[in-house]
Amino acid sequence: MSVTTLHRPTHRDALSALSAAFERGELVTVFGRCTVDYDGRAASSLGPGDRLLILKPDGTALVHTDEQRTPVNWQPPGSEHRAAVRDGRLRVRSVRGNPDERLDVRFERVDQVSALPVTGGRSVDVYGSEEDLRQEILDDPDLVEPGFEPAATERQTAAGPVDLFGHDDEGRPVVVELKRRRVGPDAAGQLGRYVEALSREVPDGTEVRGVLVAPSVTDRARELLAEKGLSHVPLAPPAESSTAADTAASGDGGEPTTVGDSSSEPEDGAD
Amino acid sequence: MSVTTLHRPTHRDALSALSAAFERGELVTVFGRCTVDYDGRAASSLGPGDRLLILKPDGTALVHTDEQRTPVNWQPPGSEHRAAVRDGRLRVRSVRGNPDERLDVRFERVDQVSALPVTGGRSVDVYGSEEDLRQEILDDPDLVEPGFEPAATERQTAAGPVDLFGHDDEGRPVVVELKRRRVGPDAAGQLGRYVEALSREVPDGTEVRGVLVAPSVTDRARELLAEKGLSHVPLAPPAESSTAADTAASGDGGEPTTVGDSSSEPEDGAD
DNA sequence: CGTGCCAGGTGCCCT
DNA sequence: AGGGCACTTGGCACG
Repeated sequence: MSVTTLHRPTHRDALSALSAAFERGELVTVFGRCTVDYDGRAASSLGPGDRLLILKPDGTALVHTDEQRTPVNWQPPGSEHRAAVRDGRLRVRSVRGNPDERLDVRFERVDQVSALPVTGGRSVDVYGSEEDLRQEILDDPDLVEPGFEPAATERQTAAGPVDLFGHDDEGRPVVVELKRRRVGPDAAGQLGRYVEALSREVPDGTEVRGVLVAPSVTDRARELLAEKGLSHVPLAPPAESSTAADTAASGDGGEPTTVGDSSSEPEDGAD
Repeated sequence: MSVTTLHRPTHRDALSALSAAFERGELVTVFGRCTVDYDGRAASSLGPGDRLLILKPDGTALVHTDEQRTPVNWQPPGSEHRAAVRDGRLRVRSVRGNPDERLDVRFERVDQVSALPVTGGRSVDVYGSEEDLRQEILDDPDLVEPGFEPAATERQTAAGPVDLFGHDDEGRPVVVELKRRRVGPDAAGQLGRYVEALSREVPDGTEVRGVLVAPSVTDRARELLAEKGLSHVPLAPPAESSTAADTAASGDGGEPTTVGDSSSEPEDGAD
């Protein structure tokens, strides 16, 4: 139950390793010279090169080059991986339906095949989300404005669910749209749609106010807000979630060995 | 100039391998039992588990589990990777500025370290993009409507650049917004902003029309369009780019060995 | 650099 | 399954 690695395997041996690894529900990495062809929502093809193919037991396929966070080609979870030897090449084909999409990776040379038994947690609690921002406001509604009283979250309207709905100190309905980071015109439009939708649900003549809560706003967004009579309250998500345990890591300093960048000063022998 | 792999290395040996690999500008994979902590735009922590860490020479860091296309944690390109041995663990730290973000992966056990010399093309031409849709229309403007005459692409307005601008058969200005796939309310809002912005640049009384070209629209988007007096022309990007070479792969059939899914019928020994 | 916007966006939750 | 939306969105092109 450990890592299995083949060096410069024959295509046939690589194929066997792939099959065995998937039977065991392991993640597989393949490195070698390959071409990549994709056809589905769009289409693309990629000429020969040495790249890293990752095949996950959930059906995900990733082709990574030496750059970028985004894989150069991929297949989403739920796809079906198949492998075969064709025309002297190891062909790994990943297919899914709805929409129909196909990814073909053809190796003319396989340098390494590894089967990795992945375990442990796969989800993380992320702090600083829009949800944290909402909680922050529910804990202290005055952050929106003095006298603001929250009435409902995710309140349904004809234009969709409103992040936070309530009333101001004079009883006027207030639509609050929450954004965890600086926003552009799209957010202003979104808030505007909610306000307009709610205006129609409310007795004629009742003014519905709209408040965009976000750390900051671009100029264009500000203009749009002004145009629509909406306002902006500068407020960012809390640095730490109120519900999260204090996980501040301390005593982890030191001068580690630099391995990825030669631009900095020479390290003075610390490791 | 080939793959370098260490099995169950000591932390110290793993560290050496990392340093050497980065000197050579290679991509590094590390598999082993680790914890992951991230702090930056948001924050997260992940308990012990066996996961795959990918370090790219461009500063990208990816932590992958056995599920999902999206890494469970990551650091974007431009980050600086550092490694050190601390408290009996191999710590890989990836840091960037603007915004300040830090990713720590701490291995209590390293099962495998590989240095992979990645080469070859890293970009693909994707067909079926919005650009292809625009070209399709420029080749045959009647696809928008009979008599439509394109005047400019990316025409600037106070609300941003308009995908395609032109005039209808009666000389009225027309704003065309292109979307490569089915769209929701956001696209309708976007088009509405452009039409409104252009209406102000044009002599009083001149009607500016807005056309959303997309394969289809959601109900909510349709309502919004009707509300704003905008129209929808159902049109999808061409299946193949007109400029792209015909790369249809043929003669690649056969009955490959299934390795990723046990739900299908038993394969009859073809390979 | 920030602003705006497309993307094979991905992923989540709701109806 | 489809719609609506958040996301450490990522990535690019333009001011």
